[in-house]
Amino acid sequence: MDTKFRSSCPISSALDILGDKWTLLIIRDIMFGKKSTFKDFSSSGEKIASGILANRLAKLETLGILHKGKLPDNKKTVIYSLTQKGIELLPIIVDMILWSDNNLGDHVDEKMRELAKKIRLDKEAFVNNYTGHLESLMAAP
Amino acid sequence: MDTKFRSSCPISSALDILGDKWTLLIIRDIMFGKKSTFKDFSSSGEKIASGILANRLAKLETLGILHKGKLPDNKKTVIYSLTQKGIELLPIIVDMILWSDNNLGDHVDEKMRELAKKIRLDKEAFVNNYTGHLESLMAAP
DNA sequence: TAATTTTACTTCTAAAACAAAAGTAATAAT
DNA sequence: ATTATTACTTTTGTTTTAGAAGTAAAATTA
Repeated sequence: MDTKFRSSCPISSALDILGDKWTLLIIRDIMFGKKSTFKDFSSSGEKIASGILANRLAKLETLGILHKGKLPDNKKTVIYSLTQKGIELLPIIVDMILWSDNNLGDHVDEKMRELAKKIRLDKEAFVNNYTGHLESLMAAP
Repeated sequence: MDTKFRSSCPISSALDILGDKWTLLIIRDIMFGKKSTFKDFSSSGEKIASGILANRLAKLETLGILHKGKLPDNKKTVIYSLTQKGIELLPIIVDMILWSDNNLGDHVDEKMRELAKKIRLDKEAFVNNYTGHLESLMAAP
């Protein structure tokens, strides 16, 4: 279950963790979709298979990108939230939104194109503000 | 061979193209490694298999991210270069470098950590300058 | 309180993707 | 003319993924 690094290149190492079709979608769902449970992630538009979802959640927790918690009054529902390490993935995701908006334009959802437009006004400010927002949602230590 | 999109989400769509362990390494090699031929990419540290390399190069060309060209005096060697669409992947790669430097620190190559430090001084300026550099290397239309 | 539903998974099997090695055809160098 | 190089393709075995079905504990409903 642990991640092996192919080299000491930071890009290669990031891809050893993030380089598949699902990992960053889970992060997206937490960041932008207000999702936090297994069921939430299962019901996303791209239809991730439950086995893959379980595998990715476990990996992300092991890596310290997600935190696995519970609510005080519920013993069943598992709440996944972003750690600082996870929140710091925001710039990568933002840049993917911008790249797709620029280069796959006509096929991208209109609401998301609006977001891209807003981000472009001041990317640094958006990332800083939204990072603050995500930090305010972090699980208490 | 053509890429199918799972949804109209820009993040999901970016991952439909970039979401594997190899695609962005080819882009990295062109951007930062002065590589341009099949042999160049084959000899990268992460040891990509030739079949996968051929598959990814074809996909990236089909998508208009890479341009496949030749040198005037050589009929054999194929030169791959970035298109504008490819150059625009730079911010994503830069953010991966920064994320890995911050979060996988001790395991990342020291030279690359120096680069990360430099980028952090002024990320926007670095991206703008380096984009200009990459554009100056583009294949003539 | 008993029955039903929900949640977070696990297991199973078939299909697809990947890795490693070997092979090929055209071109270039010797 | 021979050998080496380049850019692949092909083959075979392994790993990963997709989709469906199943399970145990907890929560809700009747």
